[in-house]
Amino acid sequence: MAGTEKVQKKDGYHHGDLRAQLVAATRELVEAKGADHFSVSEACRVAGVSTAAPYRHFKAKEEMLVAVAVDGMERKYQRMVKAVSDKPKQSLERIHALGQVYVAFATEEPGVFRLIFGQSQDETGHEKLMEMGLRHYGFVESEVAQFLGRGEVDDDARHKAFMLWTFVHGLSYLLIDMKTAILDRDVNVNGLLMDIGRRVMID
Amino acid sequence: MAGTEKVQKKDGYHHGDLRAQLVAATRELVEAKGADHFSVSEACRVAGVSTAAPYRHFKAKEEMLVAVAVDGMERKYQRMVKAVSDKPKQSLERIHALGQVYVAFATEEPGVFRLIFGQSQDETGHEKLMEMGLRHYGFVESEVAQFLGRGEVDDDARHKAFMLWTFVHGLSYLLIDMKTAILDRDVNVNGLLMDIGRRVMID
DNA sequence: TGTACATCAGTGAACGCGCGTTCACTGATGTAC
DNA sequence: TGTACATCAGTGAACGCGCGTTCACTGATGTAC
Repeated sequence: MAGTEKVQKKDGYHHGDLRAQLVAATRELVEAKGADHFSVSEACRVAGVSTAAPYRHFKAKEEMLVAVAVDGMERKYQRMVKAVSDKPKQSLERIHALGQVYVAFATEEPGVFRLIFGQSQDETGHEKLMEMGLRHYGFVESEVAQFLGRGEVDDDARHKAFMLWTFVHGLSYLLIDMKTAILDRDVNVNGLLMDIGRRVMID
Repeated sequence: MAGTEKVQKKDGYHHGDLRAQLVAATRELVEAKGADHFSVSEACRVAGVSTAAPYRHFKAKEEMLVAVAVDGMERKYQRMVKAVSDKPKQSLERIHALGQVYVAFATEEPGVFRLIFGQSQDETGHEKLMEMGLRHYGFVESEVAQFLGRGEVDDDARHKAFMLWTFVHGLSYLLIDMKTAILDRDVNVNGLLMDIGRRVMID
């Protein structure tokens, strides 16, 4: 922190921000071949560093993946909060915007999306991930309750929030799983989100 | 086929049905650790056979997984057809039953479910899988059209079928991904299916 | 029914590979005086 | 400002492992006569 030209220095020892570079490399590889085919060695190759280097920054491989998952969730959450911020209270627009962000994130970063929601083979770092998931979901629930004009999240709000979540989750997976397959005609994502939002939110 | 006591013979050379046994072992392992952590060697251990044996029956590892996926899809399809068979025509019951089978299959065989829908890293055997997927989806579309009293599958039927598919797909993934997490209260699957069926099918 | 032989479906050893992780090390950096 | 030294963040070689696949082989089976 004493020197000034430390940023961007990446040659030789001490390139200043290897951790961030490794996380970036990990994310890149998770996108390219999926979390299950990610290898520490390859991340090192991408970052241009020896295979032992990551172990200064991460206890084990799993921790690198967790870092990418946590980072992804955080960005997703921020996008949801932001998407809603300029929409009028109690409007379907807000609900719609949340769905848009959900699906957009999945299609833009399918690897990270799958990493976040996919089967958890290890337990490490799960408290943090779960806590973030709860925050995520709680946010949607309270948005739904607000739309319904309830003071707090009641059973009906929970029910509706869960239906919405289920729908956007399914749409996300279909879009990234099927690529262009089964659906030769392409999907009108916004139209679907509008329609389902109306059907679920209005009794 | 000449001998009579050939079935169940599994010791020594020629145990008669190694292919089926290997497929069973593959399915078992796919359930236990996920398709991405499946290994030929382990399947051989499970089947009690040398690691070279599978190559009499499958060209490569990928083919073993494809066999399990194809078999899974076939069973799923048969279950859907059967579930609908004794329900009155043009009833929501039929739609409901389809959703039930979809979700039940996912929760009973999450490994195979993920294998079927998950990212396709190889192309081999994809024609068959895709053809089966289309048959699957076409069946749902025609059920929806029938419910709506249409002679053939029109745009509205397609739209509604896709919403239903999306919903059950999302519900399936949520149930198998979250295990018990995020949702401490447990999910009333049937209630959800009924509710969403009504909301989607009735304008 | 008995024998000779082709074919089939396994064996087990070996291969080369990439992996996750550890180790003793070393060069660069920051700090105390 | 200069020097001695502790600490930090890398290196590169090595480890043991399990993997997918191939190979020459061999024992069991089915068939022709």
